[in-house]
Amino acid sequence: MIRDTLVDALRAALTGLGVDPLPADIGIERPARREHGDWSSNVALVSAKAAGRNPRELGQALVDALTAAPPRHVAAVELAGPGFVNFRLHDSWLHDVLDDVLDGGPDRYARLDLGAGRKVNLEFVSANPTGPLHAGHGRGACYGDALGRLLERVGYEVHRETYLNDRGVQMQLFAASLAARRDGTDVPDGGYQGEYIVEWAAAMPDDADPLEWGYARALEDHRQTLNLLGIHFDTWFSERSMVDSDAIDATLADLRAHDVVYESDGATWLRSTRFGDDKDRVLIKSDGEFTYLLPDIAYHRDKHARGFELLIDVWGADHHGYVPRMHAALEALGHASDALECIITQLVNLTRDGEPVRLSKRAGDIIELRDVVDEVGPDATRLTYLLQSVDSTQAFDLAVAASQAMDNPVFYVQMAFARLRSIGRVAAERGVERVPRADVDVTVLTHERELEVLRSLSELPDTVAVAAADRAPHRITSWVRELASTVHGFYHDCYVLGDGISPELTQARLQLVDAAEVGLGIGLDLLGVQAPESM
RNA sequence: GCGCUCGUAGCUCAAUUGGAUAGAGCAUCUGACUACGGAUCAGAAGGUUGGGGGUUCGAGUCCCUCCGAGCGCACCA
Repeated sequence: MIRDTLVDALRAALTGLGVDPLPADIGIERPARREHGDWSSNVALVSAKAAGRNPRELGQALVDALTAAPPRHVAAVELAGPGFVNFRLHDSWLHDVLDDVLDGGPDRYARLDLGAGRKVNLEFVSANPTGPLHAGHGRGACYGDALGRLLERVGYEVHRETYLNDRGVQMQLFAASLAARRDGTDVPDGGYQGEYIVEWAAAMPDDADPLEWGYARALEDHRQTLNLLGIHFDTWFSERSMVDSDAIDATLADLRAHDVVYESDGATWLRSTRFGDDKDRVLIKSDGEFTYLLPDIAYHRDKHARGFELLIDVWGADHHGYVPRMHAALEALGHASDALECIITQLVNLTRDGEPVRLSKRAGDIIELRDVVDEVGPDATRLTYLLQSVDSTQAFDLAVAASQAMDNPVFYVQMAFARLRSIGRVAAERGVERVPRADVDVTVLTHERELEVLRSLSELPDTVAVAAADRAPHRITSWVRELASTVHGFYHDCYVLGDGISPELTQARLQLVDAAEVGLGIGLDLLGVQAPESM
């Protein structure tokens, strides 16, 4: 690829200039501004000091060397600013990109092998089975699934998993709340006040065990709602199963064997401060019950035992304080600290026409995720959740997401794909015969609109790599919007069919349409958003 | 009080991880359809990147310090 060509040329030029040692990384990137060329390197700036030379002097020497023997596709090499080496390329490099995209196709273009088949356990959603999924869960759900798609694309083996906290105090309160509503008595202190409890209790048979019936009812909601979004888990992991299998006792014994457990005030403690936590944590309360922590440690210990090298947990903002103790516990068991990654998704401020809606399961007044999906549709739900980094609070307006207007990016993006498909349909209807790709001359693609599409397509592999490494699916969203923009521009200014378009140009543009479909299809698939034939 | 995540155009957000003159969308204003879907396209305007210091060739990005927001700080989960 062009990147390797340019890096190799720079390395050779540096060696020729006697720069030693060479920098570990020869930086090459797309300049933000087109005037700075197609590709740019800061290597002269980075290595000047070590080489004992002036950056601009070293940069000029590189420019001279590269100009004397220009690498493939390079039209000009220029020195700019404090010492950047800028490459201006012939359009032919983008015609190569077109070939790369079509050679690779949806399956292989922008498919990388950064993961080398490492087994990753990706845990997300993990909502308590004490009520329906709410809109806040949607962010973690869509984020987690998209992250899984990204990691798969870059060569990890991804196992999607969710944890069911199906025993303990909250389940008891949930059951008692259902029973109280059924029997017409008061909901217990700390119980669940939500309207859904009333509805569910009304549907509950008189002879049903409220805990088991309620558990099944909540699970059914979770499965159905996630199905609507096209999200599926390989494993629904039950906390109860660990009690049944003695995994919790085994974990406690393991922790004791690592000498990180002690008794105090009648309780059993984990010495998590030894591993960076700010205080020690209770594992078993003085009344003999587990805290939430011990089963969770057992759960993560189980994941490692199942052969996963990397554990990724996606948690809501209200759990961020929990991260240090989980890391501490796994380190106490002898696992590397980087074998667990906890990703915190910040809150979603759900609004409808600007009016805020509180999300509080305990208080009751919740917006169910199911209702969000019903109102705005699965694609708009997913894309809206994936518009921005999970590091910052999200504003999600239902009215905007549901609208079929220009401020809703999902329509803009899907429309671009539908337009590409419609070109193919119309071409077929008009009896345009496709010439085999090998016989099409794509060098006639020189219109700026055409080149923009190709330039955007050329950025997909790097975008995928960065998005995966940063666990940042929103970068894919940004790229998809960018490509869609170039597609609309192309569509507007470059007719594929019609009077005045030569047969040769039609054929070349049909190749471009194919390539844009491939790229847009890959991007949308990574987000879990449909690529529609028509709208 | 301590910790985590943030603070970028009127609004919602980006910014190739330290690169060049901080970019998009929406909203506003001005334009563009006899052809593949105008649900589109082009242009204009909009900024002391919360304030102040520091590090260096170079800072929205890293360090320090204030200010502000959200979320945590249980023998709850």
